[in-house]
Amino acid sequence: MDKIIPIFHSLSKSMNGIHKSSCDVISIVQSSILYEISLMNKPSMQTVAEAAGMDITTFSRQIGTLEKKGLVSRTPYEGDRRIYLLSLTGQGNDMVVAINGTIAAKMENALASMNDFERETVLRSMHVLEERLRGN
Amino acid sequence: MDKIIPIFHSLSKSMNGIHKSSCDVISIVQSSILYEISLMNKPSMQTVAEAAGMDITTFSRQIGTLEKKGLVSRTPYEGDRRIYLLSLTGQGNDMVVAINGTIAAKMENALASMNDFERETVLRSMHVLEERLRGN
DNA sequence: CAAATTACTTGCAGTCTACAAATTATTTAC
DNA sequence: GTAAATAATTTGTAGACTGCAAGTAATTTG
Repeated sequence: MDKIIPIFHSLSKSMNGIHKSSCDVISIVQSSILYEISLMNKPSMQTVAEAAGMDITTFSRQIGTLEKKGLVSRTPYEGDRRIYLLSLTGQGNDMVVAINGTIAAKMENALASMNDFERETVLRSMHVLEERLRGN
Repeated sequence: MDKIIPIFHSLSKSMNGIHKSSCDVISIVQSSILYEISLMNKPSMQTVAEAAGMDITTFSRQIGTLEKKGLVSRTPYEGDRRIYLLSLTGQGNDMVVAINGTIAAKMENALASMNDFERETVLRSMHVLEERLRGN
């Protein structure tokens, strides 16, 4: 299938657009960081930086910004004082919930014009594809 | 379905990663600009900027950079001298072909472990979804 | 033909990025 | 047990990306 390229570019652009337009006050990158933290239990900086596919030095500054905005908190890890554990503040969690809600609404809106079978097929396909692509 | 959020974030991240790792010497943004130009016939700056979802001022500078790299050329439009028509140079076209080839290979690699039916289903689903999402 | 509009560029200022080097804490080796 | 190596994070620096406001030049409108 040669049509994969237009589909790839268009889908990628649309999803990026949805993500961006679902973020009011923070950037897509910051939203991704908050989301990754929300998936984990008190992760270290390194862990999240790697999950977010971001250089640790860039990540360190982003966490500084997010901390200043009151969305993330850094706690020294007692077992090893080089390490900081990250968690979302209440406000940070609210933001993740809000952004995800907006994204979900937009996706559901796009799926709304499909019949049940088609919608299930598309969702299952996205899931299968996502699994195959995860980790490049 | 509540699982749409993890699928959305993971898929979005994977596709971005594939795009980025398929670009050696230019950025994702520049690759997207080249790709949009490749779809069109001598488009104006405005046209491509809008297609790429990018502010015209940022776009103007990116075109300057791409022109310096010898990937894009700007031709004054005779019918209206405010307008510049954009086109890919041979080198620019080669770059689009190379990037798209790498992306396609990575996608095909991910689809390779599926049977024919599943692969067709996934491709058709991506296409359907892309259509529904296009234009937000 | 003067005023408004359009297509594009430039000034500026803020954000994002990553490499190199620094800092602080921990582990390893003798 | 301490000096050297390693690890987690931060800071210096410098370049790329972004968009608003203001500028320039060409065209359209009244």
